[in-house]
Amino acid sequence: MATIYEVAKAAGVSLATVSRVMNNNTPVRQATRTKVLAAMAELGYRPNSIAQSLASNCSNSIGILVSELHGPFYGAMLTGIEAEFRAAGKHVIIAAGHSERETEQDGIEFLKSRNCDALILHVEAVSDDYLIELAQGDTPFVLLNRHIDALADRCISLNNELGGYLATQHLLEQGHRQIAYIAGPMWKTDARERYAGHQRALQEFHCALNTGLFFEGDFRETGGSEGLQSIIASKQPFTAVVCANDEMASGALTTARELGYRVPEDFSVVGFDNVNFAYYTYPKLTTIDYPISAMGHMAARWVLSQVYQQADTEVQQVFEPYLISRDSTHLII
Amino acid sequence: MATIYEVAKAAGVSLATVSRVMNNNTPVRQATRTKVLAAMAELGYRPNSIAQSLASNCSNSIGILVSELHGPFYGAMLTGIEAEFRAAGKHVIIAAGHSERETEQDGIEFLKSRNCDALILHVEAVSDDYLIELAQGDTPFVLLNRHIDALADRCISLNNELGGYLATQHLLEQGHRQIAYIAGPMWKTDARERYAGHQRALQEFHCALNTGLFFEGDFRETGGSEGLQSIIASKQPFTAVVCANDEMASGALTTARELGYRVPEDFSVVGFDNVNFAYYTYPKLTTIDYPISAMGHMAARWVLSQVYQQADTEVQQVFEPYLISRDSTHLII
DNA sequence: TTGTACGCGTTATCAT
DNA sequence: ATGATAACGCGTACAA
Repeated sequence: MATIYEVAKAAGVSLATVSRVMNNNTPVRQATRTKVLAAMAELGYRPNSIAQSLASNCSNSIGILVSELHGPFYGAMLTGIEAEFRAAGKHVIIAAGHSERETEQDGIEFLKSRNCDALILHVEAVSDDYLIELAQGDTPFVLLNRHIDALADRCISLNNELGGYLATQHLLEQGHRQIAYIAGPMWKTDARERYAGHQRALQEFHCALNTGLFFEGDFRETGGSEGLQSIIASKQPFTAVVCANDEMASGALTTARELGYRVPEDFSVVGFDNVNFAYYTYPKLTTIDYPISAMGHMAARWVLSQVYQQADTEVQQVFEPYLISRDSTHLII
Repeated sequence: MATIYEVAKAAGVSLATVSRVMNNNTPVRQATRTKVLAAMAELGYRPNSIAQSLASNCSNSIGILVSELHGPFYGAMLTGIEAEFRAAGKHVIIAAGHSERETEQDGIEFLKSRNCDALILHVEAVSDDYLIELAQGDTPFVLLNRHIDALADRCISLNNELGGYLATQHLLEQGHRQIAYIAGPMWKTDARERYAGHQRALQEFHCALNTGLFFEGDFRETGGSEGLQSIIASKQPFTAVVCANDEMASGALTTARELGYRVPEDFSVVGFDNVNFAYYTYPKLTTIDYPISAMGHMAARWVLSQVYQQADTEVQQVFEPYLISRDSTHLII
């Protein structure tokens, strides 16, 4: 690969001049610029961005850490982020944290060691204190889907409690009073918040919480299947099931059918996230919209404005979810 | 951030020695090693991997280019790749090509300029010639889901033609003779190959191809919906629909239901890929298994063995798909 | 407007 | 076993 030095020699100028036409920050005579450009083209020169990073201490790349690379949720998030940065000429380095503390920390260290100019983190297992300490360092970062008071200005999050509230409120307004709940892993903040919203709605309607109708799932289809089976096995009557995300709702729908139940005639089901496939389940899933793609865009804009002084856009930090009513929920007679 | 130089000073040794204990490739006296390690710990030293890359011309990072970051297909692929590399201590830089020639080429250039030791490419829009030329360069790469004769040894692909054949053969064996086909974008190789397999099965069963029952979709849910509507509008009788992937099959199932058709009683539907949600559609989707995660693993192993001389595993280059029969297809009476 | 020279944080090749 | 010292490819004062 040709270096800047060879280009300089071919163009009959110095290294510095070549560097200048590349970054065009310093005036260069038109004639010289043309010569250099020609030499670059001829040699098929491509700047070595590693060397650029080392010299300039700016890599034009942003590190992203998510829990998983697959799944409808993270996929939409990554796409939102990548689209925004590509348009700005920045690039993206991605690592997976797998919801494990050590893996998440490793990932962050790796991203920092790659000279990322900023980090976008969707971390679940790492402690608040760790992140507060991380904020002392000199790599700026935003937190996605997590709220920490001490770091409020770098958090972009959804009001999960409200979402949980809306889901259950919808059922209560439809006349349901015996409502089962399939939660996410309760060590995860968003799982707890969504459940808290569920409880608030129940209280507001003076409806007692039946802990026999509670199941802690894993945010995956299998969790929804197991949850529904467990709830049915408990013999407690229920007319609706709230699932803490759409994957579990999908699993619950499938298992309900296998067991001979009809949704929503026998019981209603509501999900959370409004991922792509929620429109294609049978019946179409009533769910809570999580504007994850928009939030990815927003995180990227935060970086663009705070770190690169680009982007004039206002950064919205807390997003409000809303209910999408489809066919899996039903008025109770 | 502490540098190797400060560590050296703190430990009372030279740079070179510090470097040696880090890479432990040259013998270092135990006492010295301990001193250096202590100094590193005390200063919270983290090597700057950008500088390491520049000096060693090896970044321990692999560039991945996929068409999209979302969707069940790419997600599974990325996860397979990332898992393999993480276990080997390598890291991954990901870019999206969006199935557009220019974006794909940009992505490749970016990845090369980041000093990636190797590339894993899932490219659809760039030409064979471009890739053959790229192979002259000094960044090794594997091609995923693409076969080019001149680059056969760096291709890891699925026998798409066979998959297309199996899908249609299954229907023919069930007695279907009027079979509609919703294809992917026909400029994509895998879409064409799958369709070719469909045609071969038809021929083998002496069943005429009815081009009125053909629709070119977009590999997304909407394509399946539009395809089914178009086929129904054509007024041609049919008893089965082959969809070139599961997303389109899912769209077709939903639209069928909306229009009052029952699957598989009124007509059968078969998909392709066996993505995660194919088990959770209603009815459960008969489909062709695409071992995409395994192929991601394999691509990673190719890199590990060819580029890093690690991994003793045999590299399997062509994968064979097989049929997974579920509830969306039906014997014809 | 252009060139010189130094620095970025490592690795690697020599000596010692 | 360890220590100087030259790369690696580029950015950038500073000087001209």
